[in-house]
Amino acid sequence: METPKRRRSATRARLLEGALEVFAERGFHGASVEDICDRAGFTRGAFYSNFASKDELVLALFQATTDRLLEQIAALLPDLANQPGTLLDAVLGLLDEAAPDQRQWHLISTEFTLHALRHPEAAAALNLQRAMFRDQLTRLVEEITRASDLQMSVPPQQFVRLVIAVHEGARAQSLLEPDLVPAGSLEHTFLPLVLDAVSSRT
Amino acid sequence: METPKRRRSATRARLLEGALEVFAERGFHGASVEDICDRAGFTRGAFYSNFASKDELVLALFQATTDRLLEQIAALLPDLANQPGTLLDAVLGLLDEAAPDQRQWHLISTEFTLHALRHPEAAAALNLQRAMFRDQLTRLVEEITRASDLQMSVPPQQFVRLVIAVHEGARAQSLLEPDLVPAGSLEHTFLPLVLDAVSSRT
DNA sequence: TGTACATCAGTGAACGCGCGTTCACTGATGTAC
DNA sequence: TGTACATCAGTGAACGCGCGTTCACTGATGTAC
Repeated sequence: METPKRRRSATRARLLEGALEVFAERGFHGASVEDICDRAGFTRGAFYSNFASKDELVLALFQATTDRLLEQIAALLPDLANQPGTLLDAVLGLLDEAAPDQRQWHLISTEFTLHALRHPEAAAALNLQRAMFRDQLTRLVEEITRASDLQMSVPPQQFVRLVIAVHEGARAQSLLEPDLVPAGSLEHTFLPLVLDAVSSRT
Repeated sequence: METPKRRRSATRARLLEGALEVFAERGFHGASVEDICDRAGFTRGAFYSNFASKDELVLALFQATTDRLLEQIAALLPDLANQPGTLLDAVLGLLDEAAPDQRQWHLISTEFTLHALRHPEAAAALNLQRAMFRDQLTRLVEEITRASDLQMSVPPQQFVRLVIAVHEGARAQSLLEPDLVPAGSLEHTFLPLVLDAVSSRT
């Protein structure tokens, strides 16, 4: 059943996939439309038959990547919430598993963050995505604390913000010096201490 | 005494200054050589009389900015180490005061970090700079812990890495949502807990 | 002190390449009879 | 089932602009006599 509409959306998907790879390799500005089309196996004409401009592609790519990330989180949530193990294992596991390729995701999301810091419309979209992401993490934290009769002395949202900050900051260090900072090492060394300090059994 | 050499280095300095501003506004790729020259009040010819290429400028800019940052730290160190106040006040104060314009510094250093993640030579230079930066912070931590008879259960370098990770991760959040995350709030909420957990009086 | 010459920092016009975007087209697929 | 026509996703050549880089030059400053 290769209806034209299906083919068309398949083309869009392949272009987005190619864009993701090429952007990760060379950055938004470093990647040419031709690079992306080559990667996807199309000509530039096909590109402009599917996207109005390179800018529109960037937005579409961000949306698509974000949607997939949120889907993946939603799929992981129930498992993690019910599995045995500590709160932090669940939260950190989610952060790792939601984005399988840490390097690629770091490059893309960091570059989009820089873009957002210069363009308010982009910032609005990014903040919305990050808020949904945080909400999911917060929900996970709340479920697990409730299930294990824990009480936290700071708002869960605040704690989630910290975990994200540490995770993103540590990820940059791990990617720059993989040998000196194994992925996850900073999180696993220090976050248990924080959790311990802010939580108490009821 | 306007000797030619002085004039020349003044021209270089003004071009670097202009580049810093324009890069912060539009990013490395988004900023044209002409933008930079306009900002500095020169023509493009002057630019190529002082720099071999745009790439060389980026490196020179990074070096100059790094040098200034390290100088500023060196100047602050003695004061902070001797002033009354907690260890964390000193460390966080250093991070804030070393780079007066947090937004500009964040944009520049983050973009250079992305660049480094794609180009090993740039990564080497960046890692060297970051190592010197961490060493200064570590020295500060060691001096203060010694002066106040504190003992830490983790290596000071590791603790410094955490502080930097939190600081950089939190800074991104503060710049994206200044109202929701006041600058320094995450650091000041959580880092004291960590310090408390890893240190003990002797 | 004044003149002739040398140096060279900075000018600004010109070059040319890469890249985003356009557009007339083709040929495969779907529809009408 | 076969034929004629319509649609339209994707092609690929062409356009033109922006930008990095070059280069012949100018005029201010420094040096020699």
